Amino acid sequence: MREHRGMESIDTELAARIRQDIIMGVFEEGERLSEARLCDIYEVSRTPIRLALRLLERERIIRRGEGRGYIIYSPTVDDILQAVQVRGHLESLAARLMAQSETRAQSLPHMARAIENINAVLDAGNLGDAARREAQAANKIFHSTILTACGNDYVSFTCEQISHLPMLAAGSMVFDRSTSETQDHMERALFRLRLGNAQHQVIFEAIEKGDAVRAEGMMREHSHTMVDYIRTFERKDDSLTVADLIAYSGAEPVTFSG
Amino acid sequence: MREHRGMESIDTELAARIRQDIIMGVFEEGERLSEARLCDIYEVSRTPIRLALRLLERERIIRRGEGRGYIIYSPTVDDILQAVQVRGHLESLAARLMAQSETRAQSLPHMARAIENINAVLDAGNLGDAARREAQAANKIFHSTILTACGNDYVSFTCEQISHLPMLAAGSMVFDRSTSETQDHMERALFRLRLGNAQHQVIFEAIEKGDAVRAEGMMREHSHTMVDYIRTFERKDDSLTVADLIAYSGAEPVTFSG
DNA sequence: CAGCTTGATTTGGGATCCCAAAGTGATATT
DNA sequence: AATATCACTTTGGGATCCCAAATCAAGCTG
Repeated sequence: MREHRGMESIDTELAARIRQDIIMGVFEEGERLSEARLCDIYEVSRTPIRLALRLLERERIIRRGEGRGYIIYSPTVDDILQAVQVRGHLESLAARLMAQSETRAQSLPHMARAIENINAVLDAGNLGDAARREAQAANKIFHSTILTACGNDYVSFTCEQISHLPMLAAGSMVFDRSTSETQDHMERALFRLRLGNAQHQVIFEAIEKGDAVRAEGMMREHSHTMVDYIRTFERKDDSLTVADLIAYSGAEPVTFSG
Repeated sequence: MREHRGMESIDTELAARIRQDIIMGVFEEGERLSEARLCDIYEVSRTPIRLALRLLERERIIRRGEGRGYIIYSPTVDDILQAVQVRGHLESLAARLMAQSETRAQSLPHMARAIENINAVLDAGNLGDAARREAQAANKIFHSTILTACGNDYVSFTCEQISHLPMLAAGSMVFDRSTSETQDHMERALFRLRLGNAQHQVIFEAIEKGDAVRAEGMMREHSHTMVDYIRTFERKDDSLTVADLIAYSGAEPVTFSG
């Protein structure tokens, strides 16, 4: 599997635009998407729209409705849990492979800088929108660096694919954010961020010294932390912290209107 | 993620037909696929053909050529290695999840029967075409049972997706099979099958008694056996044993003309 | 004869057309 | 008034058309 990115399908771009809009909440949750309407919105004909819809269907972002048309998928907490579980498991493989890779040294600086950036946010102590975005971006860099540096293209490709659904969930949850933005939440978010970055540090050191077993084990623990966190939402009627989910999903840091 | 299979996209069917033909070697390795030609062959218009091609592109079975058109991907040994590595890693997750699942009991009989069937082949002692197919089918059942019984739909879906490339490789290698069909090869194939089924037995028992750690660990070892085996082909100029690869890829047992 | 240019043909992307199936609503019948 | 039936509308799947880009080939020029 040589280089793919950059000469992907053209209509992948359209799919990306639609996906982005879905995630950003342009359409209603569970809304029916008719091809004609999408044609109006994106100002293209039905052919490229249909190509894009098939791709989005494979990503589980949209579903086929009963009769005709697609509807936007409404992921359950369990859906997110499953997706994150798979992604985390693959990341532990990536950590092991990168620790065994001989060319890993050149990617280490990116990881180190990501850890530093998160530490800077932690030192500042408060988690405003800017700081949150900063931490998200750094977290994404940390994880995606491992995914690409592991040398197995299937890992990064699959992880990217599987991140779309958590992104959709994060997008639909962002509007509830303000209601749950209490001091208590902020404290807990900071705690999670601190714990997560400590794990980052251990993973970094393990990969640096080529300790594949420790790298994989620690990444697994890091992933379990996230899975356990999401699992709490199956019981409590709490609102998911979007920042974590988005950061974990490895998506680009996007600006939310809310 | 509720039930998907059964109401998939219609043109997924066309994609499956084309994929099957590609794997079966109907087209030349690295051949250019023009849409018009595919229209003639499958007697449909360009629209569904294009939809199918996009899906196959995502499966890495075909690639976009430099200028126009798609070409059939020629996977390297390293490609196969990577795909099998990811699949194996996900299977170890599946084994763990199934061991933790409360409804696992109802799927255990399928696994037990698969192990028995492979043992029957081993007892017979020779590995003719029929016996090989029998072992393949049983192996597929063993693995796919775990994938579906694990309860995480992403695992099975992703594994299925990622199996297409090894299938393509297996298909293109099937023609070399006769040249490498020596007594020595048969001996080794039998040895691998015996080893593999012993691992199956351990995995089965671990899942049965709910020992998630052991189930995952043994599945991991089972997967590493396969990865190590494939890795030998990077050094030696040997020809891959198709039966193992196909069985491991979890594909339907197909009949080869060769 | 080599290299460049230009015209013809292939080919893929997008738009439009046609049709069948499913949804919708109105009307007629009991 | 309730229900069943039928016409009308919506909508998605497939086929065809158009166009632009790219490939190929022949011819022209240095």
